[in-house]
Amino acid sequence: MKNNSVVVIDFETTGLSPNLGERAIEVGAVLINNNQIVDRFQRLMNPGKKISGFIESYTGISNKMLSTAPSVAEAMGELKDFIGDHHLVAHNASFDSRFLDAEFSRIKHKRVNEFACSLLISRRLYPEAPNHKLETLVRYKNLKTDGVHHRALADAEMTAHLWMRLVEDIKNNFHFDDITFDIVQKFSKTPKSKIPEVMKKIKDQLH
DNA sequence: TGCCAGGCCCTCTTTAGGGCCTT
Repeated sequence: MKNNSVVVIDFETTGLSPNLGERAIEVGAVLINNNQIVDRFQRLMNPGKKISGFIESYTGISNKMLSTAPSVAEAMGELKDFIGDHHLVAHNASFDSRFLDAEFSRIKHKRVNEFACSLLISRRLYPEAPNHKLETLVRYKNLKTDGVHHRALADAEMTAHLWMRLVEDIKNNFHFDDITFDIVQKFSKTPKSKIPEVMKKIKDQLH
């Protein structure tokens, strides 16, 4: 894959919607370059409010752990530096991009990075999978995992391995010599029924 | 007071509804 450095990102949060006042409590991110994970970033962050029992048991992150964690603003500043101007990837990117943008706006920063979504790609590429949860896809494709789920860095790493497989499978299934982030992103936004014709058109334009 | 995510995607669709995915 050309221009292939991407940052895969995953948030743990107090809930589902930043519009309802939910906050980030942990972020994990990995940098992929040349089909390898070459850097990792992980921060817990204090959201300034108690998290629910559901979130404590879902993530394994406790109120005690967060009480001594740095502020969200501090962690997001470091995340901004880690992300740089890389393209971004997340599993259900609409979720992570909402929290990223909401927390960035609190530190007066605006994201310019493009997002690609491994969920949208998986639904197009693996319609036969039992479902398209991250955990299921990792098992379905026999991807590398340390068995930890719902922690930010572990989920970001699993998403990274899924991303690398997705890129490889698009490349092989549609007979590309090489493939770019833009092509994968286009794939993720193309209606299923139009994928063959759109991919053919992209290939024709490359020659 | 009472409400409360949001985007994608399929279908018994488009004057809509409901399941999937993320925490």
